[in-house]
Amino acid sequence: MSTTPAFRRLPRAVREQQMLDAAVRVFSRRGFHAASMDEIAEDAGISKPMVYAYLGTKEELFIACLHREGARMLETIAGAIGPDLPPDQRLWHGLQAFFGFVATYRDGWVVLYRQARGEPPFAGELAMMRARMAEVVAGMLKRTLHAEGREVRETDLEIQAYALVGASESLADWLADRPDADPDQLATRMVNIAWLGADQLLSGEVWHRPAEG
Amino acid sequence: MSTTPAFRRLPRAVREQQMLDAAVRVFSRRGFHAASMDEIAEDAGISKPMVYAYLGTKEELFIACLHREGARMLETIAGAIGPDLPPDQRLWHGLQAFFGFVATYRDGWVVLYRQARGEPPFAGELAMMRARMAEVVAGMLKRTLHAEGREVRETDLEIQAYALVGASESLADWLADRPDADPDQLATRMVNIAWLGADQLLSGEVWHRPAEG
Amino acid sequence: MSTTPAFRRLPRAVREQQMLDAAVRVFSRRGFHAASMDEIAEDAGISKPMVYAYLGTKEELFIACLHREGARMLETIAGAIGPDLPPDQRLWHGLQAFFGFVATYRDGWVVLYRQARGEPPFAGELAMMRARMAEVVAGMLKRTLHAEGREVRETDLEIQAYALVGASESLADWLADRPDADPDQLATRMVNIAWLGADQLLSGEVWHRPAEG
Amino acid sequence: MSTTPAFRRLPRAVREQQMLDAAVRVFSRRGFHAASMDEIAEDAGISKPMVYAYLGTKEELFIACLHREGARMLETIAGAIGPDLPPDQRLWHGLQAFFGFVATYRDGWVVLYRQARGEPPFAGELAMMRARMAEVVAGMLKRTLHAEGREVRETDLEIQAYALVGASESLADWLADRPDADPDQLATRMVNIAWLGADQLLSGEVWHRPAEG
DNA sequence: AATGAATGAGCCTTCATTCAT
DNA sequence: GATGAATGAAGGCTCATTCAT
Repeated sequence: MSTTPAFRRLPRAVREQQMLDAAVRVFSRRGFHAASMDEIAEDAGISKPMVYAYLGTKEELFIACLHREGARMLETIAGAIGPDLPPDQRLWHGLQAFFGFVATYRDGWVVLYRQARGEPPFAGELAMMRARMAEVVAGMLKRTLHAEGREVRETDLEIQAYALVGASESLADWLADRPDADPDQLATRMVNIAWLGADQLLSGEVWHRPAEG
Repeated sequence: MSTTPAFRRLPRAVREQQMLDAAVRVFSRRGFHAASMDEIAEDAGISKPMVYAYLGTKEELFIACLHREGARMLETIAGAIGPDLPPDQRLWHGLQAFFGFVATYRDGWVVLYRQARGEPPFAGELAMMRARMAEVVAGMLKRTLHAEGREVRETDLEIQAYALVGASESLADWLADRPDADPDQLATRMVNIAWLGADQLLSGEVWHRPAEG
Repeated sequence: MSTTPAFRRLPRAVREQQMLDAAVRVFSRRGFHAASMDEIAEDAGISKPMVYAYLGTKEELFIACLHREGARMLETIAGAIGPDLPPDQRLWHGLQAFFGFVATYRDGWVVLYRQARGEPPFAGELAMMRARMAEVVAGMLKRTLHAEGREVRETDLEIQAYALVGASESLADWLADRPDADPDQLATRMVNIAWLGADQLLSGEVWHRPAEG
Repeated sequence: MSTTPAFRRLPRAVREQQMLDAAVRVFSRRGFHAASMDEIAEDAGISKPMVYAYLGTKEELFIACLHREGARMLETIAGAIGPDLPPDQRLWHGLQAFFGFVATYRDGWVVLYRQARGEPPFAGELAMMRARMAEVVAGMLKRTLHAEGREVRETDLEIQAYALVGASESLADWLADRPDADPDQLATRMVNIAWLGADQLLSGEVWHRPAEG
């Protein structure tokens, strides 16, 4: 019977994680403004001043959450892809890891995606993260097209990239509200959508808007 | 019957619209919690008790915003599609109207999509709106597939629908931050993505996840 | 029986004075930091938010106190001296008014002199006020000496001025703790001290420090 | 018996002095309330519980500062005067030592004079110190006058004494903000002011207030 | 002897909301 | 119809102080 014998007086590193866990939970549930430091402290089983001592202001605390969850997500994906994976399997493993992250760390995803978006202090940084993601996707598309000798307008590439990112986020969000759904199924569908999008751009067989009037 | 004859003592309906305009502006800029009734009243050029008298509580005011902007969006789309449009043109005109709405009523879109999402009191209703939208899309897909005699798993249909909705939202959001972008270009790309997704489901030529191990 | 019939809902100007009265009282009693906005509001017979609405932050409130009491003091003195008083009577009437102010607005003096001094945010401005006062005094001394054709080191003038200002302040402070003392007696003594100081600088009959060793 | 052999594990007395040094520094800079025990401990290079263990409560710590600096000042002055100094030189040496103390232990002076004054818990004791000082001065004046066979009202004596004390304090405070000023110059001027004041009381050649009206 | 960990209490500030004029 | 005046309630943040190691 020697499981976690100590109750109080835990080392700083442990407490910080507990607090971040609680903060992510509460921010996910309430949103940034509606969350109170009192509730976070209580949820973490610790007094408020400790939260301030270790993680600082409410805003800093929220940023710390964003950083931890963001880093966790990126590491999850990067770890799944690894350095040696052949290019045609990278997308699948990346998406699989992404949806896996969302299923496992649901609150982290909600904080990153639903809550940080509308709050002016954080929305900017989040928008930049998304922009980088879209850039990566656009880069992938571009390389594929170049390899086939086709050119596409830069704007169309960017738009296509944002559409793919948005589709993935939407599915992730769908998953966040359905704990029993299968992340891998989402990844599979998403791979299909992505390949098709690339094929379409590749083949040039596109639909054009009708002439007005 | 002169034009805008008076400045004060406006009829109630006009005043209400002014207030809602101000509220949408402020909510879009600050988010629900960070927006203060003071700022909204000031932005509307009206005293605070008036806001309460006409539109009730802050929460009711926010809901009124959601209703007006949501209705405006739906009407814009419905009006563009109309009753007599041949099926294969409905998607294009619908998307065109959708992105047109976002470009014209940017703040309304931001309130609907970015702000209402994270706030527990409203998130539910918003989620339901999205769900209805996804259902409509899924219905369209299903009809197309049935017409060709193909069956697809219900879940896959739902997922595909959410992906399309998410892609559209992502592009709308992209548009909201780029006032000079062309809504019609987005609509065109989005039509392509949607048709192709349908084709893909139709042809059955799908990618399958590799066997694990 | 028509004395002050209204109890609540007073016009802004009245309430502001009530609040400033209360603030001066409390700041005088407790000092800037130890004074709580709660106590000030209660002492003013009003709720805390009103204080914030009318006078702003605690720091701004304190500054408002300094301004009102400082202005009151200067006006009292300027009013007593007036424009037409012959030069040899200005000192007496000025000092009389000064000590009169201290006796009448004891708390105002305490806030200005005892409390504002140690608090870094305000000490600077107060020091500048004193410096201006010392300059005025130094100017008076200089003119008197010049009229007699005598020269004195600038530093000695400044020092003498600060000594006179300090002496007056000390007497004012003495008076602040003795409600029954006679302000005019202080003014009389102070005039004597000041004239003597001038005479002394004038006559050149000064004491010199002994040679060291 | 090497010089400053160790860094930690210093004997208690030394540690206490370090803490008091830090406390005086911080109290001088911030004032009693604005100073935090954290800052004091950090400035002393020691952990907070040590401060509590050695010097007790914040209030007790402040009192310890007052005591040390007050004692230091008195000893400096008493040591400069010594037991055998002829009466007519006591004033000069006393003032010289006083201004020397202020120049050397500037922070101590600021704590004693600027900070302790407004804080109710300490103001009383400080007022008593000043009162004793004024008594001493008044005693000196009285003896001088008695030796010449003149009588002066007790209150006038007390007032004159407070004026002299205030003048000295004002010059000390002037010195505290001008690190390069010469303390001896201040002492010289102050002696002149004091002698003259005595002479004036002595000679009876005083100015009288004009009849009112 | 020395300190990291921990907290109760309090203060400044703001906000949604209402009342009396 | 319209508004200045007013407040209960709550939330962010800090601080003096102590305990367990």
